[in-house]
Amino acid sequence: MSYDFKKIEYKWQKFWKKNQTFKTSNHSKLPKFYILDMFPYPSGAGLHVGHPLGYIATDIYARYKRHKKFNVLHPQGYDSFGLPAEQYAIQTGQHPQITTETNINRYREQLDKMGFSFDWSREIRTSKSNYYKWTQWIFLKLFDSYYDLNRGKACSISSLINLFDKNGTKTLKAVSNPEAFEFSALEWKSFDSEQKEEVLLFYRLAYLSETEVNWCSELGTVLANDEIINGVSERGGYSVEKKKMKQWSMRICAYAERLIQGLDKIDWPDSLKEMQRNWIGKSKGASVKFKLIDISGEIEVFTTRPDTLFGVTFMTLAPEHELVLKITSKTQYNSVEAYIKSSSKRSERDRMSDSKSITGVFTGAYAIHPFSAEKIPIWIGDYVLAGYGTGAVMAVPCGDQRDFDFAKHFSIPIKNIFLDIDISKKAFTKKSEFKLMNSDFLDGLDYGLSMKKVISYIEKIGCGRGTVNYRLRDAVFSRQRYWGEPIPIYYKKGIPFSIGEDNLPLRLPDIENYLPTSDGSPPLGNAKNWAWNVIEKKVVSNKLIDNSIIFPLELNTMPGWAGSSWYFYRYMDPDNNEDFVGKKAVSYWQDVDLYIGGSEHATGHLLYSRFWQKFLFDLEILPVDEYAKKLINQGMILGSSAFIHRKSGTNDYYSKNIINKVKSELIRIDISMVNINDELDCEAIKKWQPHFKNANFIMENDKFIVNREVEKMSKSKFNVVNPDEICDSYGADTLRMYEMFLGPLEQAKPWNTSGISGVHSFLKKLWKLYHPKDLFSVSDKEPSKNSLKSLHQTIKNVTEDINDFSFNTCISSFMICVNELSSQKCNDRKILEPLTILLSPFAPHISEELWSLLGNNSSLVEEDYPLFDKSYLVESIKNYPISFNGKMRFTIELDLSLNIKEIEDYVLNDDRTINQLDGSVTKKIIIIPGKIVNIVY
RNA sequence: GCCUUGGUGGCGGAAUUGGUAGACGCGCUGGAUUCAAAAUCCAGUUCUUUCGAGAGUGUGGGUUCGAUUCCCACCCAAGGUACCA
Repeated sequence: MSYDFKKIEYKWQKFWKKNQTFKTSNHSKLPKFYILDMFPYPSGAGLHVGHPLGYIATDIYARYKRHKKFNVLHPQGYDSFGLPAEQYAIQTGQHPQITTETNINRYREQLDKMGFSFDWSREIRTSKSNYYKWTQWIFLKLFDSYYDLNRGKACSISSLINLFDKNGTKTLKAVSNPEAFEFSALEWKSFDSEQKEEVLLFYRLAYLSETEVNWCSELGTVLANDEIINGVSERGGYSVEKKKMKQWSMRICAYAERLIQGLDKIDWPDSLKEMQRNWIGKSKGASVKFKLIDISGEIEVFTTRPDTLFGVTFMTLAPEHELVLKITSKTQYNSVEAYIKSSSKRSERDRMSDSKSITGVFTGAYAIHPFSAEKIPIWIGDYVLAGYGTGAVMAVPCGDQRDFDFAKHFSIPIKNIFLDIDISKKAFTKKSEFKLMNSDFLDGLDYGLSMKKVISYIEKIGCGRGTVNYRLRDAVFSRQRYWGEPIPIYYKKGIPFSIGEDNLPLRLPDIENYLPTSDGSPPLGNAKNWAWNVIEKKVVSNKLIDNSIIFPLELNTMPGWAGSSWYFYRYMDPDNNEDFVGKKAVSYWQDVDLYIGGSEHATGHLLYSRFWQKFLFDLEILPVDEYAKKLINQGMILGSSAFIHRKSGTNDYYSKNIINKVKSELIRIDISMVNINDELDCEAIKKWQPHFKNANFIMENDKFIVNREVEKMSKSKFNVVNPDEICDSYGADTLRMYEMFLGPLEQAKPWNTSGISGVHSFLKKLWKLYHPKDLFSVSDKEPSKNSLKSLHQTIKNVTEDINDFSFNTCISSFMICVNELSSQKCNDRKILEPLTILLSPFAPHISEELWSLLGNNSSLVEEDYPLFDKSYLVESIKNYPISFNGKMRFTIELDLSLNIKEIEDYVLNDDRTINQLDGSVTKKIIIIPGKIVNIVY
């Protein structure tokens, strides 16, 4: 009998399905353990080899935890709203619903082949109305809430209205838009209902406001920075401009401080926490107002270095700053206008990454220094970003490198305020090791003292105050797309109103054209039935709008991150139609114990979901304010993309090594047309895309060699590798073990299959242990000491490594163990039984098969996990062969019964290091010739 | 540019967290088996070498009896950079 993985895997997958082995109950005497994967977006390219990496890791851990007697929740679903399905629909007319469903079926087929222990009865899809009903419900909760700073949490809008009725804004401390103004209770009552709604919109956690977007008029749509390449749209190459649009936003900034604080109580990777902290970007400083000369008004700046205020020699505004055109002098008007136009064409990312070219224009206007009353010229420059702080900076060239470079470039004076520090070559940017000079009342002070003194002075003369600023911006929530959750809002006289929680879900209407409408409205503008009848509380035809009972509905949809910000709670109770998650279910499962997913979500999904969690916690809908106790970032499996050189302006393509002097650009091509030696199949590519049909390929040595680049695996990069082939030719167990063997879970690694045969032959060797002479046969004799040592060493290593998620080293341990047992010709039941259990989380199919061959009727899944016995591992110092190799030191294992004195006595005459092994604590004595240097416990 | 991570043989990676660098696997070389091949098994495999030894963990410094590990500077690659998911 040889190892027939196809038969075995089919058999056990069927068995698990039939017996619903992995169906999880919401009631159990066992302790709960919730293991979550980041659910996939079902792309048309199918599941690629990167997806299973995380799923295999969670599956190993889930199976391990079941052996350890936990009630394990291990669900899976699909993040099924998104842009690619919509773009496919635009190209082909195919409804995204259909392509999404096809893709999901394909994903499911691929996932099923790998033997995952998911509880599929809990599957969710974000694009199903019984799911997005609750996404919309959360949106309405956000719409109906504001952030009360007195209470430090979100509260309902009705309590805000009560407050306004009683006191106006007098006692109110709440997070609001900058336009919010103060009023008394009397004034509030005098407002008409529209004015009241406008005021409330300044406070709602989901609110409408003017936001700057990348607008492409040819495509009639807003583009992500990602979709803009060299200032033009990726699709079509049309020009893109910045434009202000009314958009929904989420007031995530209200939670900035709590999002930072919350990081301290969760076990997430430090690097990821650091990324989130930096993204939120808390900085303490002061906001300072500079009055303008000759014009009424003032410019407010935020600075982290108010101590350097006396070093200000100019100010710089972002080109988008609202005051720019108002303050610009006549003589400068044309050049300022031209500068604004040119910078509106540069993407924000361009502007940030380009620190070398210094550009800017003088506005002709001046401000007054609030302390010295000096005349401060006002410039604009695109190194200042409109979205950060106030969009204006006070420039201190002696203390900030970018200000310094700007001043040098435009010959603006630089004033030194640092005593005995040379600033002729570069700015002095440290916050220590200096004393101030030329700074009036701050002269002679250091950073700490001057900061305190200057902030209290600023507040005393009323030109500003000490503030905390966050880099985090409120999250724009509107998308001009079709394939997303409709926003459950209708408009009466331009004011947004909730359609009411009871009327959810607001179903996505069918449309025929997925492009924006001819007048530039989002695709939902194409829907014939898309208006709201407030009496009947239902969607009706938008032809009927009569402004008394029938009103237009919101045309924007929600972004991709909406549905993924709360999905982990839905798994607890997926079919509940009364509640987003039932009280009983949530009080049993509470939160996620282990969450595995990529770090590319660090400042997206993983931040937004924490924000929603805290909001739902504030409303007492959820019991905890952090949803995942532990998170591991699985490293991405990178793809190896292929590129070919095209001679500029022609349809001629050159092989990699003969391009050198020709001006060319690199064109991305599909890796399926390239073989393992980087040779291109020129016939295949001619059929691949129409513009290659008449292409000329200039070869080298009769071959066409492509360029390779390692990058993220993605359909749009044509570098996706599917796991199917490997499953077919080696089996799921081999694939599972190979993906784990590839390297540490957390590390990014390029995909290659060269090592897979080693893992496969490990499984064959394992099979052979149970099948000496090709027939199943195990011995019931007492195992040898050596076999026991191999087994217990393996139990120890594997258990420790599973708990550290070092699955790659687990597999090395298995390989060593099986090699040792084979060479000892060991097939003792007492060795093989525990080994089978040990291996089962990694290679579940073969383990189940061997388990049943060993004569067990019950499924292996429930079996107790073996414990190791250290008495098989530890050897007495007396028996240990001492072979001093002439070098400085070596290691020996010690019997626990020896005390430190005995060890010292024993080793004092030798040069060596001693490890004392007692299972968990290592005592180490480090010795150099003749004396003990260090004893570590 | 900024934030985060990583860089060890021909390749993927290991190193008990400061103590014999290269575990384990791939590849390669030689051998056994075979008419032959596949499969399997055994041995070898960091580089240089005048066979004594010497060099060696991206580069250059530093701390230490001792550095892949800690510190400083730099180079390279990947992820993110706010509308891809």
